[in-house]
Amino acid sequence: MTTFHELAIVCERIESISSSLAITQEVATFLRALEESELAVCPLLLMGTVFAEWRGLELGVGKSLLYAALSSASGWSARQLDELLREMGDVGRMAEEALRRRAQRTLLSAFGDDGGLSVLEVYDILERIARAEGRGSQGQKVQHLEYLFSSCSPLEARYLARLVMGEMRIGVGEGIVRDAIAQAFGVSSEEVERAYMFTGDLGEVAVLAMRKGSEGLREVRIRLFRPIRVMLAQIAPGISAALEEMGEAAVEWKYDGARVQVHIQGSEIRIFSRRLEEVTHPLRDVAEALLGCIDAREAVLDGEAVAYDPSGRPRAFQYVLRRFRRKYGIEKKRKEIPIHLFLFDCLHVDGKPLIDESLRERRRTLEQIVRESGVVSVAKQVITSDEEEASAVYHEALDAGHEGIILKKLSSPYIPGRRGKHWLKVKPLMETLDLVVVGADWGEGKRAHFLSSYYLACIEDDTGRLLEVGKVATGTTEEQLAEITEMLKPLIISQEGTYVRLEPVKVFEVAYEEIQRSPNYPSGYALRFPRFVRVREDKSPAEADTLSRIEELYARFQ
DNA sequence: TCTGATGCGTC
DNA sequence: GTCGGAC
DNA sequence: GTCCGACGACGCATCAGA
Repeated sequence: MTTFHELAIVCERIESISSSLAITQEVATFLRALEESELAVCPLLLMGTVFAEWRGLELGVGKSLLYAALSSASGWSARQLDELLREMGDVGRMAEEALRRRAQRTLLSAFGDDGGLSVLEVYDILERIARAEGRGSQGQKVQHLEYLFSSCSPLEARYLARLVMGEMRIGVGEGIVRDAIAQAFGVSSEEVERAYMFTGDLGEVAVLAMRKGSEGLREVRIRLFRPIRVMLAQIAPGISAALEEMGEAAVEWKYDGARVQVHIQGSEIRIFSRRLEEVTHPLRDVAEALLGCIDAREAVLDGEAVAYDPSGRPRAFQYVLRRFRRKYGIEKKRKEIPIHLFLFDCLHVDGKPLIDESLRERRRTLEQIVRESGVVSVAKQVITSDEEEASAVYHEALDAGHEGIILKKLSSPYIPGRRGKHWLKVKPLMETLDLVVVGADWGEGKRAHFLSSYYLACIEDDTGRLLEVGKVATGTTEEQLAEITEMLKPLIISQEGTYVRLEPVKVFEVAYEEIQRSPNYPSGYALRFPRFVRVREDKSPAEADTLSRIEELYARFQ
């Protein structure tokens, strides 16, 4: 039996190592020593995930329930915990410190291993937390958590807190675990990876590797109604660079919607999202349409679901979200916001796996089995090596209201879960905005003790008032992060938990992908994918961009 | 019965 | 989704 | 090239508490 304490010890050791090879080695050694039932869950725990995606279980615990549980277990108030979080810069360290400083009370785990939690007990209780629902469920979740924290040593609490928040921060992700499983059980990383594509569960793969080795891993096949991880695209600096990379390419429109994977067998159909959640019911109109237009007994298809207005113009991404995870009012919304499905790949048809076939071959099959309808079509594609021609497709896509293009290598197989150079996306660069910094958040983890997230405002034309348009937190180097923190510190007006209000004197140049309507920000607009470009030392707040400029930019791309 | 906060998925 | 940093 | 972690906005479901 493995105790949670042992897991915590390993995590602490790993956290102190920077070499990924050495980390892999540690993980492999740990995995090898586990019993089978533990092996099914520990690979995920090390990554800070509790449940495999396909299980569809969620903890439903975030910072606020964590505070509630820690309050009971440690005697600290939620407010004190928030201050402690800022001080420690990490939820794990916060929990650890809160327990360390708690009023003395019974602490079983301090007196030997007999009272300590086992890994499986912790997992079991986390599952109960996930399954709690209905009236009083938050109270139950908190009670379970409180029990765990009360039975924990401070070190265990560090990793327990991070685990429930879904962030272990020890440098172990899918890649490391994949290699560690390979190393632990004498199989190749490629074999582990392949089995992982089809099962979506590294715990299951680890058990399989232990019991049956390479042979077992190679037997894993794509299964109908068990979604597989989707292939992703990499950003290319431009069309010419992308074409240079691949020569002749399949150039496809990049639709701004949500990724879906369709599994059909006879009259049965299921639609899955990118994270392998089932979304058949909210998209039942799409499902019905698909049942009528696929000429195959069984098929697994890949595509993008896009929102349209009734006149046939694609709508902003926000509208897809209104359909996507909906449980109520589906009928009403399907009329308001029709969804169109563009299929661009096919991974399995009539018992035949296709992922190892070339894109050219898969596309041919796709075109054969799809009869286009008002709801379903095959994604637009032009095969070319000519920059002008590709550029024409690009502008066509943008004019039609889409995101850009994807260039795909015709000879490439479908590689689930990978973001490789076989698929390259090209999107336009937007003009930047100069915005006033009016607040900031203290960071966590490697950003602890830095002001790392900045609240931005534009200027209301008539009044000169500052109106928030969102936050930016990426695009800075570590060096800039330190400089900016020093620059902003003297401007702090007030502080509450990790939030800091600032005198509005600094201006940041910010890049973004798109301007959205926002129901949340006072300006009525927000930036999609904002990133920091530079500090505008040369600009005073009065010279920052105005609301009317933002309105113009928004209107230009509608 | 309604509203606001929270959690979690999409990008 | 974006980005920077480590390897 | 690949992996990892630290972060962005939005919309829906859920639950607690008024």
